[in-house]
Amino acid sequence: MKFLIKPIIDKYLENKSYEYVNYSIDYPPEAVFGDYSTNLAMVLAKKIKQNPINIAQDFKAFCENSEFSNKFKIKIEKPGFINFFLTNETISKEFLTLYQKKETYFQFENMPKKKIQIEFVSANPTGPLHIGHGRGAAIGDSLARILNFLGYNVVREYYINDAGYQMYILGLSTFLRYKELLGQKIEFPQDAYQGEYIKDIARDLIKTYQDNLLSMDNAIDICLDKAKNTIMNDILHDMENFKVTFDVFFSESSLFQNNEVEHTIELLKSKGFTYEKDGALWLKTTQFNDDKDRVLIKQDGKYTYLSSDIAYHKNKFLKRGFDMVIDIWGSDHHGYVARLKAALEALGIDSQKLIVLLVQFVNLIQENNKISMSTRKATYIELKELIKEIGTDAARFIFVSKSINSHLDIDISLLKKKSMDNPVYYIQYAHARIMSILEKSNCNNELDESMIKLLQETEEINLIKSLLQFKEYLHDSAKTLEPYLITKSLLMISEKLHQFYNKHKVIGENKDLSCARVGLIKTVAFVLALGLSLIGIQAKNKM
RNA sequence: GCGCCCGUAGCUCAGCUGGAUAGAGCAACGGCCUUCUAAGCCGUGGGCCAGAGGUUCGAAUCCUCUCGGGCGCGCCA
Repeated sequence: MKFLIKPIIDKYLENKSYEYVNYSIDYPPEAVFGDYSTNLAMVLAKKIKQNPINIAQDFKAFCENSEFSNKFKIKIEKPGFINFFLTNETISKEFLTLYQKKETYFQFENMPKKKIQIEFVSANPTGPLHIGHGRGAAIGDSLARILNFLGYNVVREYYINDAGYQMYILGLSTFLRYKELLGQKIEFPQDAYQGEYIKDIARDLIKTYQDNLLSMDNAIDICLDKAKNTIMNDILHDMENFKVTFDVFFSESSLFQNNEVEHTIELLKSKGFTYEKDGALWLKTTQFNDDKDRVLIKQDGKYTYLSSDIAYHKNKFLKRGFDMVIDIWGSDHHGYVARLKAALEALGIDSQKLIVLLVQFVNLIQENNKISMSTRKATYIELKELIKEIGTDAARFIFVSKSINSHLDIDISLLKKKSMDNPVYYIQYAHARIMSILEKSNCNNELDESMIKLLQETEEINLIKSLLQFKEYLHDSAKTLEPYLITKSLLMISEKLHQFYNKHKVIGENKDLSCARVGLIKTVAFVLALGLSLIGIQAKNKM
């Protein structure tokens, strides 16, 4: 309920006609310091060269003479912290609002109309998804759910890199395995796809075509199509099991078919941002903050990957009119951000509308050694396997509960052994506990102000506070694009619920109190289910 | 060599627009089920916040350097 605190501080600053002051409102480290605290006095002290304690006292007096005086109490601490203690009345009132408004309590008052695209996973259809992709998938999907809930118009997109050399290699790899299985001698190149799944696809091809492909001119194309479709289906199947969906699958090759790549390059040319050198066409990205200029058309006349990517992002912004585009990439692509943004600027598109989230790699721990995931070195674990071992909920929770900047280490053998220790069960258990109590209770009265006033125990107040804080975490999560804040809040709510449960009975002799408590835990269950749904995890009724 | 991310408890991670004795989960140890789910609750131990300087009333947080790890630095995608 920071929004209860902020107005009074701003009013104070306005009253004193101080210019912009960069103060913060935080949760104090311990409950004895109150519900909220601000460093206002200490920040001001520097600015106006006064003792922070004096400023704090002045602020306190100002509050006590304002219409806010009954909402919270203020205490001043050592260096100059101003601590706010919400009164139980304030908390009850706020809780009643939450109870009545349900999800709209957590949404913005003015629903944003912004059109946001989130592009994520976008793994090349050249092999199965591994747990690195799983991290990007869980984060992208959760962000989409969160922003969608807050009222943004969100489109989830998967970009299929189905053009270019990699695809040719995929087709070739498949064709070679096909020949091999038919008893021919082949040389399998090192940069071909080594995985067993290629052989499976080749086997399917033999079922369909017998040995007829050997004499066909377009054999590699047929192999490529088959491989691409098979792998894409496998990826989709994994995503479905991981509860990740997409609205749009955008094909890179369609950009070539529609001449969008060509037109984009022409546009850049006409704007004068290109030049020819060494038989190639270059884009002057250095004019827009890049280290060096980049090639658009190679000596051999083919477009670079950057060219189609510029066309793709031009399509996002100019053709489809997204107000904001969030690309979720692996951190290995970070060097690519500057050139793409530069290209957008060259096209006259505000590059700030493009937000690239770089998700750090997932490292595997095997026998106490870190191994980075690589498809080539075959040091990866398929997402399928992780889901099979610990389930979608536990797997998603691991990915979503960490900041995207953290270098995540996963020891799969440890995970298997201790999968029941996953904190997701702590939350789901809290929900299941509530549902079990609700089955036994027969109170269906709606909460009103007088009933809420019965909830005065420390554990009840703490539980209510944690529910109200969910709003802050949710909004911070959307603002910072960090879904882990949701998990953090849900864990706190669950903790408060378990503490309450262990100390107090919901169903008891006092009918009114029982009903009030039923209303309370119903609301807890509602918020837990809402929060879990925002990270794509099931709320369980029984465990 | 240059750039990005990171180094916090035995393990996995929060805290990093500078603030109050550095947090959580797991692991370890000790308690709590004749009463709504013990996948829970209560308690204990555990840290030169990689290291060294600096700025500041105040640094895990900001600056510089060093060490260690991951990833980039293609007319690959």
